[in-house]
Amino acid sequence: MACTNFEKEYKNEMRAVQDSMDVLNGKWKIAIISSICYYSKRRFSDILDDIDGISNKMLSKELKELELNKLIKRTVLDTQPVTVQYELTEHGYTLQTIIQNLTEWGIRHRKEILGK
Amino acid sequence: MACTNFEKEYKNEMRAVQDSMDVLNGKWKIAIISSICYYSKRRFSDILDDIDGISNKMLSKELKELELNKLIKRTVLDTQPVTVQYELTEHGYTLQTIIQNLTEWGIRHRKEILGK
DNA sequence: CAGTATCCAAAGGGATACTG
DNA sequence: CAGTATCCCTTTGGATACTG
Repeated sequence: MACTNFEKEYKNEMRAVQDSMDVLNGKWKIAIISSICYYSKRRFSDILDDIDGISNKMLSKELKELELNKLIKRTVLDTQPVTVQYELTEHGYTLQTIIQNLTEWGIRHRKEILGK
Repeated sequence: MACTNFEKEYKNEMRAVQDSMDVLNGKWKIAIISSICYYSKRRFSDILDDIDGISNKMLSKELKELELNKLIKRTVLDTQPVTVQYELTEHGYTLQTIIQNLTEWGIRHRKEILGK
């Protein structure tokens, strides 16, 4: 695609790719999305346990960004103490194709690098 | 995919996605790949001009990583002074699908965020 | 031309402690 | 439980100058 386009569309496409990358960037974004996606609904401390090595500070920060990007929905449940539940939005689910592509490419890449 | 898998495959897939992201990460990787892809063959200083804001230090560093990952091929031409040409490898071209997906998702995302 | 080297400011992110 | 706040070290990356 990027190879066959005429120049005037080029910049818009580059911006679109970068937008996507920005949304997914950060060491933990995809892991968080995957965790929530896998369990459909997931609480803060559960995600913290799911992902090896993440700190509460980072999780908090990344969740906020994902929410701002409307990929996840945050729901406060009226329990004692408070419970917070995260789930993917419809828009969040549209990432599945990309994540699948990245998974497949990653596997192919590993073979390529390690010398098939 | 990540949503429907049983746990024992989960970690491998997560690793594969991260591998892909690592390869594409860095502020300039995709822009560099696109530049080379667009022109088929491209020289160092040409890429430097193509990409707005990149420094020679960064371009040098990113090109090295892309080469290590076998996405691009570096050829030194015996001219005076030296010319260096970069082109995508076959493996590099396999990124096209992903870049296209990221482009399309980025456009959809923009609409979603800006409120259609 | 195609890089390397150096300096330095800003951002990233871990560890730990604290709060409603 | 679900976060915030703080300290502080590490990494990132821009600007500039230099080299074969």
